[in-house]
Amino acid sequence: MTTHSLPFYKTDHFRNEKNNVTIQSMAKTLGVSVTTISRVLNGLGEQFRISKKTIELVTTTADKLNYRPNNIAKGLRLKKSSTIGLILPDITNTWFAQLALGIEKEARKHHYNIFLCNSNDDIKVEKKSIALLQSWMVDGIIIAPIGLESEHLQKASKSGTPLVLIDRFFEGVNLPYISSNDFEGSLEATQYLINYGHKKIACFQGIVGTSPNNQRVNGYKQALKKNKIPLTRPW
Amino acid sequence: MTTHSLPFYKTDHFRNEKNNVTIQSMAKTLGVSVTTISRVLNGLGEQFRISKKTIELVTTTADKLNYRPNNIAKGLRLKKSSTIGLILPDITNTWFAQLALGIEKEARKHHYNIFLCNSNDDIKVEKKSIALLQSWMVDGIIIAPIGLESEHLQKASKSGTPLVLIDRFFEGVNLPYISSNDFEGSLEATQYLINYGHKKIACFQGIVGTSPNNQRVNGYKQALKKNKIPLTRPW
DNA sequence: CTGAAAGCGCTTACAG
DNA sequence: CTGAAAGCGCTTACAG
Repeated sequence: MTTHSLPFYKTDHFRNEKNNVTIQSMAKTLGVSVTTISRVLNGLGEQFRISKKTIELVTTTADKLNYRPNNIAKGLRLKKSSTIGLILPDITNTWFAQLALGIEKEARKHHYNIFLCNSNDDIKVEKKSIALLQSWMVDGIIIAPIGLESEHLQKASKSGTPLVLIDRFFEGVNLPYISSNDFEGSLEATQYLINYGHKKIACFQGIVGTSPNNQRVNGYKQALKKNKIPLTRPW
Repeated sequence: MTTHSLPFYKTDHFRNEKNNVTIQSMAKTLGVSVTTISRVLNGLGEQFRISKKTIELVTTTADKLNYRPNNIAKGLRLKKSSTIGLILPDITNTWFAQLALGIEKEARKHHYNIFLCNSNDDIKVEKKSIALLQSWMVDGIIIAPIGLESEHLQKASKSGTPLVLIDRFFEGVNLPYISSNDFEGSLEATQYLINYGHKKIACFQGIVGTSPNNQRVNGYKQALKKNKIPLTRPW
C-alpha cells in the first residue's frame, strides 16, 4: 500500500467506498479472486488445493481487518438464513424464559440465531409475528401458541415454514409438538393428596381450552374417579 | 393462466422454480415491471401515479398469493437490516426478561426485529455474540454487559455498530448507557432503616466490580456516613 | 406515468 | 489449482 499522503479513503483499498471490509475489497487489494477468498474463509482452502501461502495471507488479513462475513448476503445467496424464529406468549414468565434460554443455547451450538417475538397472549400479534418471521426467511419457527386457534399455524406450515409447537398443542391437528406430561403430573399430584387422606381437593385451572389445562384437569378428574371421589363444583 | 393439465410447477407462473412468490414472478405473470410492483407494495403507488387499476391488481394478487417480501434481499440492498441485537447475561432472570419484553415491544412498533443472545455471564460468549450480531448487520446492539471488561465493546462501537449499554456501565468509558438509579435507591433504603432506629445494617453485595453493585454499596456507605454510623465488616 | 438495468455481498457451477 | 460470471430478491437512479 502506498504511504504518501493521499486521503484515507483513497489509500485504504481494503475497504469499499462505504467503508466496509468485504470479500471483493480484499480480493482487489490482495490480487486474488473472490472465489479463492470465499473458499479459504469457509475452510475449503485445503480441498481446493489453494497454496499455503495464499491461505495464510487471506486468513491473516481477514483477521487483521476484523472482517465480518455478511450473513445477509450469504442468506440470500444460499436461500437459508441460519435463523430460527421463536414466538413466546411472554418472556417474562420464567417458564418461557427457560425455554428461550435452552433454545438459544442449543441454536448457538449450530451457529443459528434466534429471532425473539412475544405474542403477548394476543392472537393478532401471534399472526403478525409469523408473517414477520417468514419475511425474515427463518429456517423454522418454534412457537408456544396462544392455544385456541390453529389455522394460521397450519397455513404457515403448509406454505413451507417448518413449525414446531412447544408447551401447547392442538388435539386432532397434525403439527409436531413437544410438551410436558401434564396429564400424568396432575394425576400424580392429585393421587398424592388422596394418599394423605384428603377428600376435598380443589383444582385451579389455567387458561381454559388450552392443551396443558385440558390435560391437567383430565388428570385431576381421573384421579378422583379412580378413588371414587365424586367431582363437585364449588358453586 | 392455462387450465389444461400441465404439471403444477408449469402452470403456476406466479411462483418461480423454487416455488417462491417473488416480485419478479408476479411481474412476469401480471405483465408489469418489478419496479411497479415494488413501488405499489411499498405504498408508493400514489406517489408515482400508478393507475388505480394496477395498484388494485398488484395488492390483491400479492394478498391472494400470500406474498412475503424477502427481508434478507431488502436488507442487502438497503444495507440496513431493521434488526437489533440484544445481549443479555441470562434471560431467565426476571429483570432481564422484563427488559427483553419491553425492548421487543418497542422494536416491533417500528418494524424492527430482535436477535436474542444470552451471554451466560461469560465474557467469551459475549464477544462471540457481538461478532455474530455484526455479521447479521444489525442496525444496533443493546447489551447488558458482563461488566468487567469493555475494550471489545468500544471496538465494536468504533467499527460502526451503534451500541448502547443497559443496566451496567463502565465509569470513564465513553459509551452511551441506561441504568437504574442504584445509588439513590440504596441510599434511600438504608436511610429508611436508620429512620426506624436500626444501627447494625448489613449490605449484601451483588457482583463485585460491576456498576450497579458499586453504586449500591456507595449509597449504603453514604447513608451510614451521613448518620455517623461506623462502617464495619462482619469478619 | 413506466420500466430496464445496476448493484447490495456472497457462493458455486463451469470453464480453463 | 484458479477465476470470471451468474444469480439470490430486492430498490432506485436514470432514461424515456
